[in-house]
Amino acid sequence: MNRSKVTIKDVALEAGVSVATVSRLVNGTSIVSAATAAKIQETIQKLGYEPNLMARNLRKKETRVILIVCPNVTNPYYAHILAGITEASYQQGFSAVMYTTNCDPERELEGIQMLYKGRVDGAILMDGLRDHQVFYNAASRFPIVQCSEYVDTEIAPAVCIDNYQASRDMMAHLLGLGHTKIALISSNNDYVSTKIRTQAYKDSLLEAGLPVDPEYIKLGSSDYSFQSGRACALELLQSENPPSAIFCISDTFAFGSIIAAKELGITIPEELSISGFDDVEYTTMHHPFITTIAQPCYELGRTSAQMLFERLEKHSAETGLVYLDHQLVVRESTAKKKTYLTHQDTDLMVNNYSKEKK
Amino acid sequence: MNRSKVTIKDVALEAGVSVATVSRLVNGTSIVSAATAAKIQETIQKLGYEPNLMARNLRKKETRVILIVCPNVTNPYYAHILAGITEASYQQGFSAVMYTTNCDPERELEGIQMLYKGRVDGAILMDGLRDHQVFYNAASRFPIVQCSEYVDTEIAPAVCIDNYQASRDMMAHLLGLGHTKIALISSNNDYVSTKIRTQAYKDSLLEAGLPVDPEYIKLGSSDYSFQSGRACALELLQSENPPSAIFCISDTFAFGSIIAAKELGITIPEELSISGFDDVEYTTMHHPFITTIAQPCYELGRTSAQMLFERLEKHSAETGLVYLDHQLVVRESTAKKKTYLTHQDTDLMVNNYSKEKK
DNA sequence: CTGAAAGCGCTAACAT
DNA sequence: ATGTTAGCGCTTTCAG
Repeated sequence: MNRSKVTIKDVALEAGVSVATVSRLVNGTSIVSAATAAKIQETIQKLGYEPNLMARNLRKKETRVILIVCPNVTNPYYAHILAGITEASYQQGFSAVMYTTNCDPERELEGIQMLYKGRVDGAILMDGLRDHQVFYNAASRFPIVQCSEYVDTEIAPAVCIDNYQASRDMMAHLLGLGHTKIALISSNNDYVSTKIRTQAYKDSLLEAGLPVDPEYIKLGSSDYSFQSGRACALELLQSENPPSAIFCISDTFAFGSIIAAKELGITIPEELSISGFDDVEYTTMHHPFITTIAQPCYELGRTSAQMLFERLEKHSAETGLVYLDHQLVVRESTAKKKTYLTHQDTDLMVNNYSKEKK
Repeated sequence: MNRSKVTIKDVALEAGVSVATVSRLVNGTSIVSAATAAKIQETIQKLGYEPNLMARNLRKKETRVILIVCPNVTNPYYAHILAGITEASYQQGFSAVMYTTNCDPERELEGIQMLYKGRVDGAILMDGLRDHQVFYNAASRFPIVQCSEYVDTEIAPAVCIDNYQASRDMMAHLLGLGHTKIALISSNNDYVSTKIRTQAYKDSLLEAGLPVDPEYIKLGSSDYSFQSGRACALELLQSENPPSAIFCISDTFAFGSIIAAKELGITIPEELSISGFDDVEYTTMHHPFITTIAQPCYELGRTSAQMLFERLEKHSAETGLVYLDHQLVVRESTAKKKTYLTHQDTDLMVNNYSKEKK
């Protein structure tokens, strides 16, 4: 294994020109006479010369590499964003180094260090750093764009969907279907998206004159595990006063809920409506297909990358929130609230009715 | 945004020592007196010094970065391998740059170039390069390990499961259940794994004295799409002489087949057995849970990375195939061939019986 | 249009 | 134990 050897000097020597000329040709920095250009090209081919990027980077103080910090790759949501980022990077002639953090603050820090060590020119953060100071320090010195999650949008831009409006849309759909007993399966992580979706759920209920019942709010695992969604739904469905609809802040929770309902012999959507969030691929792999909010993951990734390149190359310094369009996708897991009523239902509707009229 | 500035020189000046001493302390290359060490540490803290990796890399001619070349990240199979690689890299103090190729030869080449350009020390290939010459050139000069797919295992090691044995195991399971009409849903890609699984299917049939019927072999899309699996199954199931079992070389094909069977009112596993391959997470998200071959994806990734580090740090040059254990996971999608028979079945069994006895 | 030469920030002899 | 110095391979003034 004889590692890369031929340098610009070798080419210059062989072609009978100076290294400067070779450099100029390779980089297109300034014009080179046709004759020498040809000779240099030829020797580059002959010798199999490839410029050493480390040397170039050191000299130019730029790497053309970006850093991607993300919680994990196995979550399809992140995987699709990643795909968008790598595609945009490829097109822009950048490479991407990946740091998966599992939301561990120590790893988040270690990832961010790449910026200080000069290994990358900028970063895309899909992980809302636990240690905010780390974020503030880094974002004030280096080009950073936040994707999906964010710490602060004033100091570095963030690209995501309008989680509040999306959640309101879904709740409007559920409410419009006549549901009044709508439960929420949220998460015990501290993502801004989680907080916003939860808030929108509450606001929607309140605006509709419905009570926010703490019994109707369950918290799944921080990584949105399918099993924790199932457990939450089981609790909800086996309670004294089960909901007729469940608003899940993640598709995986919706999945778990569907399984739970099946186990309990509850039919969907006839007896129970369930909605998801994100629209990852497996929402349409089995019936009932899940009603959900579609996020443009790939575009989220692409846009984040493009904004970072903008910052890098044009020294743009715009900050703030950039919303990409979401979409309410109505499929098979939600339907009109059943019209034949149990005694319990009747009682509650009377209660709610009076509230709505207040 | 004032990019990283403070250099080793600044630290040396401030601490009143030479750059060499600072370097020695930072790298632990040789011993430094407690007193000066303390003073240097202090100024490093004060100035917020971080060694510039580009300069270090240039000087040491090593980057401590590895390259990951993979077809795409959104496929959970690759995503899990990736997770294993990044974890091992983190532990070894390496970074990983990612190149997704979508199996495009041009991109495969561009990814490999990183080796020649000195941006990375070695590479893990999860994409069996279309242009074999590119592989041979690169593998003869740089440390490379192949994961899952491979071009040649003599020139660079490969880590994967024993696809032949795994497929034989699955076929033995199906055959043991009494199935004689076993179809195959393979893929039209040119992966070695595909070829090997297909061969094992044929060998198993032949050894059992069963014919290899070309009508029973369908080719799904190269990227194992769910929909193409469904289409293949539909063809198989609606034919004159439908199979009683389908051996799918991918879980997604098995998925599509289950959907197809449901659409046709065929019950699983009573009327039809279906087996998958890989054991990606969604094999147990819906009933029937899929009988499949579990691949240790995460371990595949970890092991590949470790082998690469071995090559990098200990200059080991072992090649050859490294098999990790697979597992036949019997779940709900396969069962004994039904015992009540149609006329057609009876006819065929007689035929097969005579063959088996030959 | 081309060449000479000065570094980019760091490590590793080679001295002391 | 510490300092001096020579590059790593490249880009980029500055001259010509």
